[in-house]
Amino acid sequence: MQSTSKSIRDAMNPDSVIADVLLPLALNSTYSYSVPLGLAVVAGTYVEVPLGPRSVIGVVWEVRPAVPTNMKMRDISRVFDMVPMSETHRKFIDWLAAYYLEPPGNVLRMVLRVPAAFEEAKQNIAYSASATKPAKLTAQRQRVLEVASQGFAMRASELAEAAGVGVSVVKALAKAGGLEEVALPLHRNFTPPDLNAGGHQLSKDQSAAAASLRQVIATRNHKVILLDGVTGSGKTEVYFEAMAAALAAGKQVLLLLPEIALTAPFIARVETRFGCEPAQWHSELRPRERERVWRGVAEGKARIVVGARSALFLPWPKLGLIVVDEEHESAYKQDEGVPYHARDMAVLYGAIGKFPIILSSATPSLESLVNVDRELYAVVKLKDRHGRPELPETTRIDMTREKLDSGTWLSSPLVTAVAETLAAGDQALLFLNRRGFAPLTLCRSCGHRLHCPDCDAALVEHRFRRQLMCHHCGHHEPVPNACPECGAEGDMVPVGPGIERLAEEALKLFPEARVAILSSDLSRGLSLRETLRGVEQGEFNLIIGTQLVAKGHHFPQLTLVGVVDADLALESSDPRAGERTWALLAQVAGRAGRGAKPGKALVQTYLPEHPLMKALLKGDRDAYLNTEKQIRENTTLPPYGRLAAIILSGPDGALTERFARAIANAAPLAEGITVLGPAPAPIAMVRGRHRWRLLVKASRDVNIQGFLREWLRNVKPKGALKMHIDVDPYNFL
DNA sequence: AGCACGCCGACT
DNA sequence: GTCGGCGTGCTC
Repeated sequence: MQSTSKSIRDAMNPDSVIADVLLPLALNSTYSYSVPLGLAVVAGTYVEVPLGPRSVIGVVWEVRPAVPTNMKMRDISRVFDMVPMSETHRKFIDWLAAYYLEPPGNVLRMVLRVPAAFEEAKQNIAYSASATKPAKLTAQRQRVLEVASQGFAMRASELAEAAGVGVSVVKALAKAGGLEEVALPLHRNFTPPDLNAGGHQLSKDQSAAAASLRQVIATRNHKVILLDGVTGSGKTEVYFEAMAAALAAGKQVLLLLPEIALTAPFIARVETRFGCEPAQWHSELRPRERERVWRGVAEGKARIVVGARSALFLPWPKLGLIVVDEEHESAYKQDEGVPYHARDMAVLYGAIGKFPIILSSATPSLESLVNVDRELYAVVKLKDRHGRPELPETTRIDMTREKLDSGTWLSSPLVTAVAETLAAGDQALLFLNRRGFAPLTLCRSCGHRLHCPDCDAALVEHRFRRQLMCHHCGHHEPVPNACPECGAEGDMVPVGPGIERLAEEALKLFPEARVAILSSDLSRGLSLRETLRGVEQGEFNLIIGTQLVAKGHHFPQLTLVGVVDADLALESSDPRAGERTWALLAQVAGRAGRGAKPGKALVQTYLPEHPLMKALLKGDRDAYLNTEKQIRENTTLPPYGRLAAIILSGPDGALTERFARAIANAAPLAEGITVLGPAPAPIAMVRGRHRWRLLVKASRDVNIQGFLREWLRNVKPKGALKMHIDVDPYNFL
């Protein structure tokens, strides 16, 4: 037993230490390694360690003196020359893991997902002319030297192209001594921000808001501030001032955005304000750029990062402020892998790192508003800079009284309003939050509905693509001519409208209109970006869009918004449906009249008496949200209670159900906790896996994680069965 | 997450 | 007779 004798020997050495290393694997505890003499290791050091037959990169979680033990222990094999991970960041990982009942190693994996940062830096070699003349000077070599002596060092390939020769000529010339190797910097540098670069003239309102944010930054304490103001109130300029204050204090700042809002125009605003290009972090970055930003953050050189939710996991050494823009956005909730909510985790990070968090939104989440009620969060309100009301003039169209031809969805008041708007030379927007041509296709002969073979969902016809698509998995198939059930030919009919079908109707009604279709999956040949630019510049005057149009884009010439089906999101049984519908409708309606002319919104609804519709007409957000709060409070749903979902899935439905029931039966009794279900999950089958769900409902003062840990400690899904725990699930019914 | 070990079907 | 399928379990 070589290892045993080695540990005893280590233990007898008064200087020998053990490092407990967290590895980026689904492990619940650290692994212990001995630290060879001569290696400097502290908590936070990035190390490479042997693990079975391979070698992995991990982070030292703790360093302790060696004690005699029988435990197998191997040596740390390598120490990376990097800034060690801060204690705050390590605590953040531990707390997040504990909160979501996830192995800490899985959380660490999200930090270490930058392989290039740990590889030998590849030299970036360029060539310039040297003083020495090579022995042989061919015509080709002469041309290379002419180009090279023009000044700039160039890469071999660039040099070869400029001289019109092959790369081999350049390489050979360099070898012969005619060219000098120059090491180019591996990465572009991060320009430090200039805090006075582009300060806007703030309104009186904005100045007051900025001042109160600055005051909070100055305390260097944890505090959450909700920045609550309509589109057009200038929230961005206000939180820029808070960022400037944190930067002035020598800190790094993180500006979180929903992935879709990370657009070039937004980055340009940050650049203008701070006189430097901010580091960007999102899922589409090239590996080189990922490495540059990761290292830049670790070294404290990247001072401003604008990023999507995963930017939270960058190895911050001195983070001093996180701004969460559009804090109500459901895109902050990650559902794959470790299911976390970036807004909530930003707040947690601030609590651990003792720095402030700013949550910004025109339609704050109920959670945040209730935390303001509870005086856990401070609130700073901003009014429209030009004194406009929160929402444009909004009219409801009672669809129960409108007579529509079958296969049409636009009521006559809406058609008239669009026609008037177009005639006046303005832009109109028709909003329908449904992709594709028709959400359902059925057979007129036998009533058969086309559905996905792998999911519990109807297939959506996409006419531009000539495909039926499942919106839950990648499945798609051609539109059949005959019913797959009864074989009747030519009897398949589309039911209900999607955005493509709406466009068809609009083109018939307004043949002269210049129509732009804005949906995440199509924009008729043009790229989405081009279409958006076209809309902004007025090339189009009738815009037909899904919820894409509600997010952040500024359409200055838009004066009319028509919501084709306001009830769509309300029909869901999810208690959050109301809150989400409000945010969506308020944002869409708010697109109208942001330019010089006032705007108006027309809302088609079959539920004209619904409190949401009534509140929308009055533009009275608080009235509506108060009724929502009341409902949540009465049912002890979040934010007045706590929820966790346990999803059991497997290819065999009956087996999965039995497994779910067995787990439910094993639930311990606990005060203040109710276990509901199992019931089929909201989408009962996805990608061929049946899904059953248990819901755990707890009162706010209950440690729901402790309960789950105790209950599920010994549950081990066998075979193809899988268990997922979702603390604070976003869709809760 | 890898990677090895382990026990049942179609092939040089 | 073997090659190889991926289920199960371990890695300091």
